Amino acid sequence: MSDERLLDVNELDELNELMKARFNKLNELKEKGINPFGQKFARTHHVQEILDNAQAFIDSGQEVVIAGRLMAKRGHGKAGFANLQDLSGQIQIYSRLNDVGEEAHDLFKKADIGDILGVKGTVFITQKGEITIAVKELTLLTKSLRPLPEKFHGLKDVELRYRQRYVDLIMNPEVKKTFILRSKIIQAMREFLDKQGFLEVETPTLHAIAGGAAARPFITHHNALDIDLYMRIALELHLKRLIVGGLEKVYEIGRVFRNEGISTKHNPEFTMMELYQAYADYHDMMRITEEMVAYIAEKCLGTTKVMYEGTEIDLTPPWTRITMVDAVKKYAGVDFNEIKTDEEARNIARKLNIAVTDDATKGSVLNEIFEEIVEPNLIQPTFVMDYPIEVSPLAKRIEGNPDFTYRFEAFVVARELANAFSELNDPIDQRERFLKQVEQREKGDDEAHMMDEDFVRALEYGMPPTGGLGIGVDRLVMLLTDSPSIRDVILFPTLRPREK
RNA sequence: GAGCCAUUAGCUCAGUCGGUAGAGCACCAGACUUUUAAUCCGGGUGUCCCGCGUUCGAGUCGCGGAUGGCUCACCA
Repeated sequence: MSDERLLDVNELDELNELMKARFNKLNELKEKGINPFGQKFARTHHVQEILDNAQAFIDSGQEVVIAGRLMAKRGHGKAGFANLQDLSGQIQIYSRLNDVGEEAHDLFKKADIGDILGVKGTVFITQKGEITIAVKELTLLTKSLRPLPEKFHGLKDVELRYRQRYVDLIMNPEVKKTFILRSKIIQAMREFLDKQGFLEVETPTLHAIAGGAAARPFITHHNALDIDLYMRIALELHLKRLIVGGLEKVYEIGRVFRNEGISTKHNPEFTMMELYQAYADYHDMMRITEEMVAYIAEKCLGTTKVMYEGTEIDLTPPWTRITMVDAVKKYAGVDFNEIKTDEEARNIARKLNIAVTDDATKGSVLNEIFEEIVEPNLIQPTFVMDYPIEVSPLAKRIEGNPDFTYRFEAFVVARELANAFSELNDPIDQRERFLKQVEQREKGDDEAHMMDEDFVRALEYGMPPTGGLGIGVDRLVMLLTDSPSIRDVILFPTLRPREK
């Protein structure tokens, strides 16, 4: 497929001088019969293996073959040093005319920063003490036509870092580290769940009814069926159908989509882990949450004490457990056990300078006060239990206290990390709650749930008592990689497209 | 959606009071056979984000717009 034509550099008016120079070199290479976009290359080692075992390589005089991107070059006429970077790290190479011959040394001298090279050679240590590969053979594997950012400062421009993540990954080792860690975190999560006997499943991303969360969905269209479909906003309702079907312990790690604002904590598409366990309740979900997070931290970081933005967070189980009513009593000084009417609740909220609507109920006011006053205090991992029914349309009511549900959210550094409950399995109650949501929807709340008749039907066949849990994977990764923005843990965060 | 801030060479950044654009890296030419932000010597490569306005004159001042960042709102 290689194109042997030479490019006329004069036709490349729109290119800057740096790129013109590289196109010229590309032409020179083609004229010499060197393919600037080479073939498969058999490596014997990664850079880090050589760095870790340098003395053994030196003693044995063993030849090594590595490949990577040229990141820096220091020429000395008839010799020269360069740094080559592969996935594992960077190593210095040394090309000496007498050792490699004129042709290879010429290739070395003409090589640009950014070119991808294959190197065969032996390991030695320079006078300055740096582990180095003495080049015996040099192969150009890929000519780079665009100049890389400056070697010392790297790529700083945040917008360019997100738009051209490939450059970010080349230039900023900590970015590479973060995304490798992200992969390990998800791997550890799977490992934990698989060990516990959970079955990993895949459910549809295209939904006829977007349910399982309060969020505005994206709408798309299927041409052959000529119907609009929603991109899923949660995994919940399909996974619970599988519990009805008898799969007992299921989980899914998958992308969900919410058509809402973008911030340091929100990306329109993000990754959720949801699991459901038959015959379990929300206490079991708390144990799974704290044990899973601790397992992942231990596995990926070697500790359950992590630093986040300068604060040490201790993820060691058990985590603090407190009911929402007790938390509000503790931090806001208001005892909702003593409050009898909605009006009384609204007046207290207003006294605390929290805006509530005239039809706000006691439960929704409690939730407002919690979010405003309590949440910012929840730095160390905390389970907040027993949410009001108004804000929990899919959770089971507490026996003997029907205004509240067996639901908790886990908070770490004042952010919601997990949301879980003993699942509502009463189809009659579920239908009523959907109807209440539909009412809200008709009043203009386009984040309220839609009626999902098929889900109610599934419950009518009978769903065992079930515990369910959802964890925002991106937020977990932020916590464990000390990343201040969700964009730092998403390879290609959503940005407005640019003209150029 | 609102407020604040940013946008100058490929990259990282200076740019004074409004006087016609600069550094380092990178790049081009030369020297250099153990350097490492290599060094020495010569060379500045530009739609100052875009548009309109003020002005004799705008990178700089004003207005409008674009993109991004942060904060807030929204997001149970």
